[in-house]
Amino acid sequence: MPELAKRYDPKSVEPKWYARWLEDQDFKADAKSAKPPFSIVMPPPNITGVLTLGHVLNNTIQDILARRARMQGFEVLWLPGMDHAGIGTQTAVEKWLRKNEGVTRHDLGREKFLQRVLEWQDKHGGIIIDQLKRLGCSCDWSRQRYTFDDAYVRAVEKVFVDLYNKGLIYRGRRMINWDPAAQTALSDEEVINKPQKGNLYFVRYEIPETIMADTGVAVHPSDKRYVDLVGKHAWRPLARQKIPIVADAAIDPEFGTGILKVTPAHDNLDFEIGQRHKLPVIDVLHPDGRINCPAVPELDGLDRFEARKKAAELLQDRHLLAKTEPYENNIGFSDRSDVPIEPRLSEQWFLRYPKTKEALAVVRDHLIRFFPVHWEKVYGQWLENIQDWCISRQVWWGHRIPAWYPKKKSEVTGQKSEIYVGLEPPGHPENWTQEEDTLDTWFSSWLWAYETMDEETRRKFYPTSVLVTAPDIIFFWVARMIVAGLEFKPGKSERDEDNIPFHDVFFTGLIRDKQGRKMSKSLGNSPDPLELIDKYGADGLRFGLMRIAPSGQDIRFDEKQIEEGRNFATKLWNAARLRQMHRSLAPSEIFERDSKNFSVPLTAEDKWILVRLDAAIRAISEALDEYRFSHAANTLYSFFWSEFCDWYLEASKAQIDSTRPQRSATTVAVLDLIFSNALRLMHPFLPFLSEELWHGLGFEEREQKRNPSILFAEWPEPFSEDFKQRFNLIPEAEQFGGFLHEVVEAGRTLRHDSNIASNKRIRFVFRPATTLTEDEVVTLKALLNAEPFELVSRDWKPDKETPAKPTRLGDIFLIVGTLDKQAEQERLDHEIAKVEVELRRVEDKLQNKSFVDRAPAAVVEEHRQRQRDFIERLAKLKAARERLN
RNA sequence: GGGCGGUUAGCUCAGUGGUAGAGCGUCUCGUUUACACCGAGAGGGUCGGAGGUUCGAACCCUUCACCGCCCA
Repeated sequence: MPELAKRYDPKSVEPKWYARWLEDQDFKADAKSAKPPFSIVMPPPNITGVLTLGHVLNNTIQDILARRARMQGFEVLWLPGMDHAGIGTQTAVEKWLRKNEGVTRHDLGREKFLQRVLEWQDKHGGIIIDQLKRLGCSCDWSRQRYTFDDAYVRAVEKVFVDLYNKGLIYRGRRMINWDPAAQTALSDEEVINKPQKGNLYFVRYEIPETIMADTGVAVHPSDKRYVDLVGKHAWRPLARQKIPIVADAAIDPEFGTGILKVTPAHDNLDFEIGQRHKLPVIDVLHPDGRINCPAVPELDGLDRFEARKKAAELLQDRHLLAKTEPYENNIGFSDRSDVPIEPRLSEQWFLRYPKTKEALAVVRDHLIRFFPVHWEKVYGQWLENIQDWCISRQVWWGHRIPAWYPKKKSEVTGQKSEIYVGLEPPGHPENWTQEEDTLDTWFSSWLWAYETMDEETRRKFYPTSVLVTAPDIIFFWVARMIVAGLEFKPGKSERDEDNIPFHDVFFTGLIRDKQGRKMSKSLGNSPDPLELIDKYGADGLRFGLMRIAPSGQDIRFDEKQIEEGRNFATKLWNAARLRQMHRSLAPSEIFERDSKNFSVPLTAEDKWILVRLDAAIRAISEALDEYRFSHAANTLYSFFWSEFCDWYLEASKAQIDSTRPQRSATTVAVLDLIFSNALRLMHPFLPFLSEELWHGLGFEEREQKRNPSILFAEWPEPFSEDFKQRFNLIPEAEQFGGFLHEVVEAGRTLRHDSNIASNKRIRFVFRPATTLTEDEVVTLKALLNAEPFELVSRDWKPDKETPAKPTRLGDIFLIVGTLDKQAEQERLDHEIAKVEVELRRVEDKLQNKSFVDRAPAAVVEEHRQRQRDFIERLAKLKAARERLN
C-alpha cells in the first residue's frame, strides 16, 4: 500500500476511479445474471439542460440506492437517459434565432426549423450526462436512452394509435388552456393558479376586453331581484347586439351584483353555462393574445391587457360602467412561459384516462409504496377528480401526431371518421395532410419506465425497484406512468403487480435558498453544482447535501453545509492516514478466526467501539431501507467522527505503543475492522474517497477475492449473536466505556477551568470506586494527557485547594500549584445548583405515589438509580465546596 | 373553500410516551508526530398558544394562531 498524500485532494482521486469503473464496466447490468434484480430508471433530464442542485439531490439518492444494492448482491440496473422537452427546447431555439438571426420559426418553416433544433441539440445536448458522471453516478451508460430514439418514437406513436383505436383518444372542440406566449394548448397540470389583484367591473364586467364575445347574461334562478328578467334580452354595449338573459344555478347571487355576463369562448364556467343554454360561442382572441374583433375597431388588434383598460374606458365613456372595485382572484399562469393562461375554445386531441380505478388501487393497497406516505393522498385526490388530458401541442419539436386528414372532403365516403390514424401514412399520401400538432412531452415520458428497456432487460428488471423524483411532477409523470404500466402491460404477466412501473416511489424535497425561496434562474440564487464539485469535491457535495435532505421536507441550501461535507471527507482521509502510519503492523485476522474457543482480551475501549459500530450498522441499514438519507448520513457522521475518531482512535495510540505485541495487534485488528466496515457504509455516500481508501489501506486484497473494487464489497451486516458472545459485546461493555469517557471529560473540565492548556502534561490523581485494568489506566492517562496519572486508595484525602470532580467510576483530582479559589467556588456552585435541580425533579417523581404504583418497574428503578447517583454526586460536590472555605 | 406539511437553542434541523439533542454560529484555551477543512472546554431552549388524555406529553387527542405547498 502506497503512502497516502498529506492532504486529501478530490481532483486527483475522483476522475481516476470513475475512469476505472467505466473501463471495468462495473455499472453494466447483466440481464442474464442469476442475482436478484434491482433497478431504477432515471427521471430523464432535458436534453439541453445543465446540472442543477435538484439533479444533484435526485441523482445522488439514486446512486446511493444503486451502490448499496450492488454491495448487497443485487444485479443492479440504473438506466439513464434524456428527454426532448418539446416546448422548452423549442422556445430556447426560437429565442436564440430571434436574437441572433432575427427570424421566427415561421420564417424558416417547419422542416428548416427542426433542422436547426437538431443542430442545437447536437451542440448543447447531453452536457448534463458528463456532469452526472462527475457526480459519480453509477449508471449503465450502455443503455442510455432518449425520447427521440427511433424505437422510442415508434413506441409513442403505437400507443397513440392503439388508444385511438380503443376510443380513448379523440379529437374535439373544447375549452382548453391556451398559452398565448408559447402559442399552444397546455394540459390542466401545466396551469399554475396564482392570486392576482384585479378589478371587479360592475356589472361583473370582470374582463371587459372580451365583452364583444358575450353571448348572454345569467342570474341565479332563485334570485328574486332578477327573476322577472329571465327570458328577456339585454343589449351588449360593445359590438352592440341583443343577447338573452338566462337563469343558471352556477351563478353566485352574493358575488358582485349577482348578474354574470357569459363569455362562452373565454371562460370555463361561462362555456358550461353557454352549453346549457345553447348560447353561441364567439372567439375574439388571436392565438398570441391580441383582440380579434373588427366590429370594435378601438380594440381590434390590441393586446389583451391593454384592451382591458381600453374597454373599461369605452364603457366609462358611454356611462355603462357602474363602478370598479379592486378584487383578488386566482389567475392561471403557464408553467412554461409564466404568462396568464387564456381559456379558449379549440380543436385538440384528448385522452380519456384508462385504468384510473386500478391506478388508485395499486397505491391504496400498497403494491406501490410512496415515501413519505402522505403523497398517497395527493395522488388519490388527483385521480379521483381526473379530467381528460389535452395531449396535442401546437409545437413543432415533438412527436408528430400520427393522424392524417383528407385534402378533399368529397373523397370521403361513409360514416367512418374523416381522420386516418395509423403508424404508417395512408395510401395515396398526396391526398392527405398530416396533423400539424405534436404530442405533449409527458405523453412520451409516461412510457419511460419500460420503453427504455429491450425485451430481455425488461424481463429481468421490470417492474423497477424504486423511482426517485421530486413531488412537483407527481401528476405529470408518476401517476401517468402508473396508468401506462397498468394499461399497456409490459410485464411478464397480466397481473397488476407485474405491470406497475415501480414498487417504491421516493419523493425528494425541493431545494430552496437560505431564505427559503425556490431556486430559479431569474433570481440567480441557484449555485452551479460543478463549481461546488470543484471547490469541495463530488463526495463532499454529495455527503453535505445528504446530511441536510430530510425526507418529506424542503431543503434549505447553505453552502456551509457542503463545506461540512468536504470537512468530513478530510477527516476520513486523515483518520486513514493515522492507521497507515502504523502499516508496519501487519493486519491481524483475529476477528476472522472461526474457532469458538478462540478469544482475545479486548479492552473496554475495544468493546465500546465495536458495540457502537454494531449499532451504527443497524441504524444506517434501517434508515436506508426507509429512504431516510439524512438520518443515515448523520449516523455515519457521528459514529465516525464523534465516536471513532474522538475516542477510539485517540485511545488506540497508547495501545499501539504497548510493549505487549498482542495488545497492539489486537488494537490494529479493531481499527481495521472499523475501517473496513465504515468505508463500506460510506461508499454509497462518498464513492470516490471510500474506493481510494479501500485500496490505500489494502482492503482490496484482504477482503475481496473476485473484484478488488469496494463497489462489490459486501454491505456490512450487524454482528451475529455468536460474534457478540465470543467478544463479550454486551450493553454493560458499552456503558462502561461511557463511564471511562466521563472520567476523561471530568478531568478535561478541571484542566480547562484551571486554565491549563490541553497540550500541557499535568498531574492527575484518580480515586477509583472500582477496580481498573492496566489498559484502562493507560487509556485514561493518555486521553487526559496526564503526567503522572496517580491511582490512590479510597481513604486518600486531597489537599484543601485541589479541584475535584466526582464521576461514576470514582473521583478525579487535578493537582495544581495554586488554585484560582474564586473560580473554583463558582464552578462548584454552578454544578451543585444544576444537580440540585435534577435531583429535585427525580425526587418529586418518586414521591408521587401513583408514579411508583403505576409506572413500569424498570422505569421506577431507573429513577431510583438516578436519585442515588445524584445524591452521591451532590454530597461529593458539597464536600469539595466545604474544603474551599 | 378542501387537503397536506411545518412551528424544538441565534441559524439549519433530529427527536413516535419515561434524564430535551446534533451540526453550524458564539465565548475560552490550544498548533501535543492523522487532521486548524483540527482538538479541548463552556454558555445557550417554559419544544407556537390554550385545553384534554395519562402516574408521566416535544411526542397522543381537541382547538386556535402563524408560515409553506397542493387542489378547487
